[in-house]
Amino acid sequence: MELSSTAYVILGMIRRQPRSGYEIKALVDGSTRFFWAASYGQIYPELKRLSEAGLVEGVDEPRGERRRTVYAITEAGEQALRDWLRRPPQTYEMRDEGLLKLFFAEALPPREAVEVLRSMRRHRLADLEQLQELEPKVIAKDAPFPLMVLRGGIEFTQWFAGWCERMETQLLGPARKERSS
Amino acid sequence: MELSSTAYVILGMIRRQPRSGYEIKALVDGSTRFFWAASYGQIYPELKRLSEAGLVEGVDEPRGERRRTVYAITEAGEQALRDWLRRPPQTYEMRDEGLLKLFFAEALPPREAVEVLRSMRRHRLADLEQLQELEPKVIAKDAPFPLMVLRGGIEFTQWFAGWCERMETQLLGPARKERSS
DNA sequence: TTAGTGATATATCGGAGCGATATATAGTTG
DNA sequence: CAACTATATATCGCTCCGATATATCACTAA
Repeated sequence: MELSSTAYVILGMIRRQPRSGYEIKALVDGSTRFFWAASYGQIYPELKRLSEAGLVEGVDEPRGERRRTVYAITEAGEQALRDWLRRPPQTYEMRDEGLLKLFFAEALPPREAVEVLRSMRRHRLADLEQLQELEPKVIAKDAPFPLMVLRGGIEFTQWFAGWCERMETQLLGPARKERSS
Repeated sequence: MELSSTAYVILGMIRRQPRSGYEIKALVDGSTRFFWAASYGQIYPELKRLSEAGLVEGVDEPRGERRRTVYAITEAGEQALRDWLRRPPQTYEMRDEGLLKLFFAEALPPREAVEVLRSMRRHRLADLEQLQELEPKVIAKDAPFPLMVLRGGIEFTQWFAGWCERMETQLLGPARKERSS
């Protein structure tokens, strides 16, 4: 039976304790979102499929009048999660509109081309702040692998911002060709 | 009029010379694919839209019996491309199944968790080879911005592979907790 | 007290993106 | 000349994502 990676995100997120779809979404948004996002439109249907396949088990736990189903992982689900973890990762994708603009920046006058890099760096630095704010929370959870991934993300973001800065100066340097001081 | 980033990929790719949809796809696959992919299912319909909007102009240039339309950018198209380049980039996304598996690697015995990092590193090194093979071609084209982006990609991939290696040794080190030498 | 705001909870829709495939013709090579 | 690869266009199904709809609940400010 073929499951999407998003299915395994769900299995991984409920491995420690049962959770509702809403909670899973919140967890994803606060952690894996930087390298694997998931929307409600994926999570809720996927929970149903996983339930039918016997990999999770839903229990109604309404809060007051509001219905609510929390899903727990089953033995088969844990097995499926481990099997997936053992298979070599396949998907690696990146979509970066900044790099795309930089790629075509020849169509702009040099001074404006630098602006693309500045925007990219600003974005990375904003991202960096978000990641750094997460760090104490992840440390508190005592989750070594999420912390490793987070610190990797921080290091990468710093590298990226630094690269943008270096490319900015590289562009500004030889730009003296036109209108030298 | 709202255009997708993929529309601007097309405009950028035909800026220097008119090209067919097939040629555009080939160019994308050999360059921007690493940070912005595009399929035939996007390119051909988008070319029609761009043509209706007057940003490109299609001319029939059959080769023998096989029909073929090459598209050239118009003045309006060049303007639209420059306007887009001047707007700050929005989209930045990443999907990395390896990081996702590493995030949940607690569910595996430590020795197998290291395997995730090894797979990731192998993938990055294979990618690195591909990128390095592109470099002489891009140098020959004398395209400074594509070359900058490519070298950035190479540097990033090297950083990523190095990070994987460092994390592997980090995992192997304190693993002596269980069954010490 | 009640109106408003924000969090919890589930569900669905449209659009974009992507891989795969279908259909042809053209050129190349064993 | 048969088989294979490259050129060229088109489409289908699937996943994914953002946005939105619908409720209920908790809290708070007028």
